[in-house]
Amino acid sequence: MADKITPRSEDYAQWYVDVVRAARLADYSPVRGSMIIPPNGYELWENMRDALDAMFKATGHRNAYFPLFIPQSFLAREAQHVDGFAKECAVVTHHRLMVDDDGELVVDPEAKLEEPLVVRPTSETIIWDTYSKWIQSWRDLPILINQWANVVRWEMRTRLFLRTSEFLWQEGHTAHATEQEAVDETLQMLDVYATFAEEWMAMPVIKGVKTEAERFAGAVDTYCIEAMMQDGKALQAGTSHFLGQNFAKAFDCTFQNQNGELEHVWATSWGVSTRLVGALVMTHGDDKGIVLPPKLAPTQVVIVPITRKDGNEVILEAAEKVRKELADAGIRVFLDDREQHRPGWKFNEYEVQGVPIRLAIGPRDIENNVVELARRDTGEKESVSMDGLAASILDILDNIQQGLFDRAMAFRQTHTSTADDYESFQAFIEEKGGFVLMHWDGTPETEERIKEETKATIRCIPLVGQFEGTEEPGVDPVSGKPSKGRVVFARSY
RNA sequence: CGGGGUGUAGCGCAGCUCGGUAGCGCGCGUCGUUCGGGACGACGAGGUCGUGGGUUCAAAUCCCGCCACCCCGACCA
Repeated sequence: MADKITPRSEDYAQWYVDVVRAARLADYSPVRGSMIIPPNGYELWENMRDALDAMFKATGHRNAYFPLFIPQSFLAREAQHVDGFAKECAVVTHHRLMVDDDGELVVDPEAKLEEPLVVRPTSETIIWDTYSKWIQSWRDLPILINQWANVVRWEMRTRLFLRTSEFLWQEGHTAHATEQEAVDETLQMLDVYATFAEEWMAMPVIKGVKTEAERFAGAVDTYCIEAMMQDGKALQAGTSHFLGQNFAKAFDCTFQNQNGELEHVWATSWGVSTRLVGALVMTHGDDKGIVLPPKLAPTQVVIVPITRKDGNEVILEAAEKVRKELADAGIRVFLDDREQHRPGWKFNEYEVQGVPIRLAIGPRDIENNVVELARRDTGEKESVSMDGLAASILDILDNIQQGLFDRAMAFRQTHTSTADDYESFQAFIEEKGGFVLMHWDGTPETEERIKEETKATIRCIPLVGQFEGTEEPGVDPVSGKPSKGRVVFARSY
């Protein structure tokens, strides 16, 4: 890595990797496509996890844990599911190594497993195998379970956080007695995700339904939240699937209803992953580094004492007093009193890391009973009175949180276009980027043609009320066929 | 899996065309001066040059094979 952070260049992908590594959110691992998440990145993920977990619990869900290894035969039970995941599975075939005649450590051919084990790419199969044992009666329903886990998908192409071969996520798996209840659950969790994205990450998202081509393997309907990154590309930030009775049928999961009849259980699953960390970087980052929304920032305020040859005790005392006051007010604050780095170095360091507020306290400030406050989001600096400092800072943190959301929303709005003919659609996609709202005839053929010709895909069919008039019927300009409404096209990650 | 690129000190790289036994910046250690926007000086530690073979008196450098990783596509949270 360069000793100084590379400013944002024309190459957005390179900027992304540079800031992620410079902020020490993640780094490459020795294993292809996987990453190491050092404390900076992990603490950010922990904060996301805790906020989401509280929201899951508030909606009646409980956490549980299912095995990492899935018998290969389980994966084969649901036809579409196999199709979707077979090509990207890591498979365990042996249980022992040995030293061969040449002194090399090799897989012991004698230790071959009866049945290969798949490292979970997602847990529907093992969970539905379990649910089939847990559920007999309507009284056993609903089951509302979430799992925090790691999964492995052996993707062709990987990117830090956005698509790593191993990633951390949560996957909710619920079982219901009725179709309506399962659909309601699917939509409820979509709302939870959207709320989290917007209120915690300050990242505006579009709620919508995936087309058949983009649907989760084994789902009846896949709902999603779609965000826009600063290069105008879309990022799928979370999904909530209505699984119908597909998995219940594949795993023979039935219950007796109140009339004594045997029915298959209705299912949902929903998940978000460490991809959200990447989304956060790409939504708010700038030339100096990453920018963290205060609600999720592991450190919300950093205090940098401006020390000198002498008189440091006074400064450090004042800094500690401020630190304590802020900590007592519930603010996550860090006093960086390390002597090995000078103030200028620290200023830069915390800008790269995206700490929302930096306070500098030096002799001049103490004389005037103020601190110098610098905002990461705007770069503005001002002197703030030591009196009532915690209250002032809580205000500013709120202001930053809201400001980041507003800025991201404004960006999305200026990068959302409406196209009525294919030529202008292509021009928008090619030149301006971002989201393009256009009529679509509902066929996979048209979607595929547009994808091949423009690399843009349908990110989602937006739920009503998010864009004006998207639900009004019209004509698909590509095929000339009738359209039920406008859908969101974009190039995506 | 196709196309491109790179493997040399902890990190980022030069050296390879034209073979002579390894260098720069950052970081790291010690000491001193510094400290309100990425300090400076002196001294110092640190390398199987990805890997296997070949050519040669001599290979980081030339030749052949292999491996790994990164980037661009196809596939995907």
